Order: sequence, then structure tokens, then C-alpha cells
Amino acid sequence: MDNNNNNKNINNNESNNNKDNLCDIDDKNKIDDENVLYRLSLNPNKGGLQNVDKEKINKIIYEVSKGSAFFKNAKEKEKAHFEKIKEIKKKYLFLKNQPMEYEKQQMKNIMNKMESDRDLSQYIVHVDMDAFYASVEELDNPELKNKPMAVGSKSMLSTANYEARKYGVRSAMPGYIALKLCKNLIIVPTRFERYHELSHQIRNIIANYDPDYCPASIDEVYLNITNFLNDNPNYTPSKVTEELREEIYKQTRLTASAGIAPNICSDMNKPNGQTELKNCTDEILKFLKDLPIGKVSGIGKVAEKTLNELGIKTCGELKENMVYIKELFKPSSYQFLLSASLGLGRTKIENKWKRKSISVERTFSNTSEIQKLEDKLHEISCKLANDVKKENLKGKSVTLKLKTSSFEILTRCLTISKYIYQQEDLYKVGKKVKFIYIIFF
DNA sequence: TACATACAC
DNA sequence: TATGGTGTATGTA
Repeated sequence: MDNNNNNKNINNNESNNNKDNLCDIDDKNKIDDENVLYRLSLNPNKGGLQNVDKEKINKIIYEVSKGSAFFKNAKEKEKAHFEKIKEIKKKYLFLKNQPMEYEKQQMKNIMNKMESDRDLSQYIVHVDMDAFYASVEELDNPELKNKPMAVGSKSMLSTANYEARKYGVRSAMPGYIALKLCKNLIIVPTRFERYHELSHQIRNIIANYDPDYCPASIDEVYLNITNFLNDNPNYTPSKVTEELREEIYKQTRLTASAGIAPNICSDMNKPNGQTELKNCTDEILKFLKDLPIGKVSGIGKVAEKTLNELGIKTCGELKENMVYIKELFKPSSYQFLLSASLGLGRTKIENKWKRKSISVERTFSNTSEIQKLEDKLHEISCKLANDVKKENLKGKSVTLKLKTSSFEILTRCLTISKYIYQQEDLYKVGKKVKFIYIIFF
């Protein structure tokens, strides 16, 4: 009997354990996959419209993606990140149990110093075109208006109009997945020349308010309107920004959104809106207090998740935890996060951009034929030589980047003694980096 | 210098 | 059928 009972107990325990283990594995996989979805930037929570059925959208995206090599690769990366987070968490818990009195005082001093250096004299405006590519397509083809539409291809979308965003369609989403979310979605191909043309037009308008404006991308500009305000005392920052946006609309029939702030710029009121943050420390800190850290430019999916795992979700919480961040992160990350937590952005707009690299990359279907790879190398070296010639550049470091069929990215780099710029030389050096093929065969 | 990772758009 | 292209910064070895 005893034996039997014992056996039974053991059996029960074992089966319970097994069951628990299975549950754990199932749950863990489920959580992992959710994390992967989030990592893929397909989480509709971020940016865009709020009134989307997030659950439904995520489910569709998951069903389409889950078996793919792309998803598998993302999952591997997610696992690696999870390990890193575990380490950081461990250190964090340890630090949390320390008094850290000295460090806390030190952090207070650092913050006070930075606070007293805060420059509130400059009025910086960040102008951002609404769904730029999509809006340009609607402009040139009004029939597309009020219909769900995205710019790109079945493989990849650049932008979606607001009608399409209601279905969860987003930039950086493959078109074929977008079509599952919205079967009436119209996908139009990109026309970069046209976007550049309008971008140029928009920058000319902006130059009237600050000739030293700084383009941040094809559809985004930073400008300093302090001088303009001094020269035109009857204007307020809001009024300048309104007029500027109106002028853009008048001349291009495209809408822009803007953030006005002394040192932190945000696009809280999109589309076709603007938000002003007064040049006043209290208002800046109040704004930051509940601002999700992921909204800060420079904090992407990885950093956001790392911080979230430490229980830090807002800039206010970030500020409160800076003592620990200083110990847990690398100096430059710490410096960046410290500035972000205080809302210290740029107060100087500089547009002395100097190119540091130039590149060409092409994605092609899976192959392991050397000839095809060499043909590709030839193709990109031609395009690169062309671009290099246009800008009168030369270089002596050549990097070859390879994406495998499992979406792993490998780079191999070779630095040579003299500067080159001709296609033949680029191709030759590219071929020299051939041990990249060895990985294959 | 070589390579990887993160980030923005 | 199918998950891009260009450029920058930074950490690590």
C-alpha cells in the first residue's frame, strides 16, 4: 500500500511536473511570439490611430507571419535580447537593495547642473509632413482619397494613408500582409522623384522662416524661428508655425504637423495639427512626466523593452531611476537617457551635414549559385560607382553586406591603402571580400 | 580595423 | 511568392 501510494505520489508528481513544464513551455512560446510581434514594429499601439482592433490585427499578422524564416530570425534575436535583459534585471535588483545615498546625491547635483544650463532662449520647430508619400499620391490622383491606400509593393510598404491605418496597415509592413488586413487596399508604387520635387518645394517655403533650417529626412525639417520672431514682433511661435503650415498647404495642397518646443520636439497632434510646449521648465517636465519612453526619438523597440522590463515606462519614471540607469547602461546611453529624461533636446539647429558613407543594397530571391551572387555584386558596384561619381566621392573602405535566406545579416569589410571610386575597382575589392562566399559553401 | 547591433525614416 | 534601402552612432574585440 505504502509502496503503491508512494508510487502514485511519485507518478502524480511526475505527471504534474510534466504538465507544468508543458504549460510553461506553451506559455513561454506564446509570450515569446507576442514579443516577436512587438519587435517587428507591427504593434499597432505605436503611433497612428487608436481606434484599431489591436487584438484582431495582431492575430492576423501573427497567422501570416509565424511560419516564416523572417519571424524565426526575429524570434532568435528576441531570445538573445531576453538574456541580456535578465542580466540587467539581476544587477538592477541588487542595486535597488543598496542605499546608494552618495550616488543619489550625485545624480541630484548632475541634474541640477543640467537644469541650470537649460537653454530656454530658442524657439525650435519640427515640421513633419503627414503620411507624405501617400499624400503625394492622393494629390496626383484624387480618386485615391478616402480609400485605403498604401505606397510600396506587395513585399514592402513605405507609407499608408489614414484610411488604411484604420485597418492596421502601416509603414514597414509587407504589402501582402497588409492585404490580409484590408482586402480593398490599393497599393501604388513609389515615385521618389516626385516626392523629392515636393520636398524641395516645401523646404523653399521653410527657408523663408529660417534660411539655416535643417532637413531631417525627405519629409521632416527642424528650424529655429527665434530670429524670425525677433524680426517680426507681432508673431507668436504658434502663429509662425500655423502660417508656415498654411503656406505649405497653399503651395502644395499637402498637410504638415509640427511641434514647437525649446528643446524637445514631438508630434502629438497628427495629422494636420501642431503642439506647442512653452519655453518653461515646469511645462516641459509636466509634459515629460507621463510621456511613454518609446515616444522619444532614439529609443527604439529594444531600448524601450529593456527599460519597460525594469518597470520604467515614462520619461518621468526614467528621471526617477537615473541613478540606476547610470550604473546599468553604457556611458553614452546613460548620457542620452539623462538628457531625454530632462527633456533636453537640441537648441541649436545645424545643417552642416557631411556624408560618411555611401551604399547600395538589393534584396534578391534565395540562391546559392556563385555566378548569381557575382552578378549581383556587379550590379550593385555599377550603381554604387554611378552614385559615387555623381557626388564626386572616393573611399578606401569597402563593406560587403550579405543577408542569408534565414535573414541573418553578415558584413565583411576590407580597407585598402588607396582611395577608389571606379566601378572596376569597387567590384574588384568587393570580390576580394569573397570569404563571404565561404560561409556558404 | 573589423564586425555586430540599434536606430530613424 | 513574398519582410526594403540609406545612413549614422556605438560597443567590443
